[in-house]
Amino acid sequence: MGVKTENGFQITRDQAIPGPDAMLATLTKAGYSNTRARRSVLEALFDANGQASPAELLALGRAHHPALGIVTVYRTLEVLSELGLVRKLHQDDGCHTYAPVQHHHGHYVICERCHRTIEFEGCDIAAVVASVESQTGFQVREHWLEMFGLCPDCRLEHPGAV
Amino acid sequence: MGVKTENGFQITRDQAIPGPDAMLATLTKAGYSNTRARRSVLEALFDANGQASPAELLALGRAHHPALGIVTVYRTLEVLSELGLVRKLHQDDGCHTYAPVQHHHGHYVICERCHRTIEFEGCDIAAVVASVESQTGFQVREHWLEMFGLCPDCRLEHPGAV
DNA sequence: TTAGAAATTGATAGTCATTTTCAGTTTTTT
DNA sequence: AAAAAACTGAAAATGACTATCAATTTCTAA
Repeated sequence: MGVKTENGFQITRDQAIPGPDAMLATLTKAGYSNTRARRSVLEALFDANGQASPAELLALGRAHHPALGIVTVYRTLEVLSELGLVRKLHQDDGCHTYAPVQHHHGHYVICERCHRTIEFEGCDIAAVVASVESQTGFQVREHWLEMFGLCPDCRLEHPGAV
Repeated sequence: MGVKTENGFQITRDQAIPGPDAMLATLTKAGYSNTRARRSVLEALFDANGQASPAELLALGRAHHPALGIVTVYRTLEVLSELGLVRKLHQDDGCHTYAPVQHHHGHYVICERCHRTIEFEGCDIAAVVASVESQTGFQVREHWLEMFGLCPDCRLEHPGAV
């Protein structure tokens, strides 16, 4: 299980980070068939750099199942999204990328250089939400947060960049 | 530029909240031509409900300049974005909407029912950023935050909804 | 294990937001 | 007012994503 650190966040390295098998189990438990195509998409998802576009997942998935088609990639991602196993990330150009879900209330940091993506938890913006509600009169139901910057590797390779 | 009142004073609100005229001034100061097409897009932007899609801006803009074309809407929005006069909002389906910028570090709340959009400021997530940096090792450079909920009017019309 | 039913698949052909191209027009400069 | 520069919009192209449908795979039940 995760270790509580001083700032209260869990370090999850040794925790059960669900892999393709765990996701497949969830999938079949929900009544979906265990198919070669779906398995290849799941594996592709974990072969990727924390997140990948449908086209990238197609390429990665074909290493496991050459007949895989793009339509099935989209359909599998839709099912995984419904089951909360995957989250859709938005890119500036409006295209999407998909990342495996590890934390229920996770958000993502994306490296602007190599696109490595890591989920983080502990997004506490309750105070911000409260001030927005009083500022605007809106009743806020959900929020969308993505962060961009440099991952540790890219910071080393390009010190002072960005 | 600004609304002249009967006694000749400017309404101070016009200074705080830039309208089409102020944006046009910025545009020409930056070296862009003052064209009928651009003026119609600027007016459309303020005729809208806080935010609008390119197609909606085309329709609104044609009220001021019937020959306006969609390509010019896109191009004008691109220029306005570069100048920081407009911000691109992302929708779940990957399409975009544009909102006039009022606050330099503003973010937006969007009504899920009527799509009214209001900018808010005072997003203080420095603490969240700091914890993300220590959790992930990333160096965060920017973030994206959008909130969704019900605007005051829709709360009244549909109490208890959503 | 097997046959039939049910679910899934992928090729093909859309759809739709956004971009590119280009010749003609408007705006700016002189 | 004329020439140069900037801008415009129609039409065509691009590319992500979705709908269709006949063929295949997986599941279920005996």
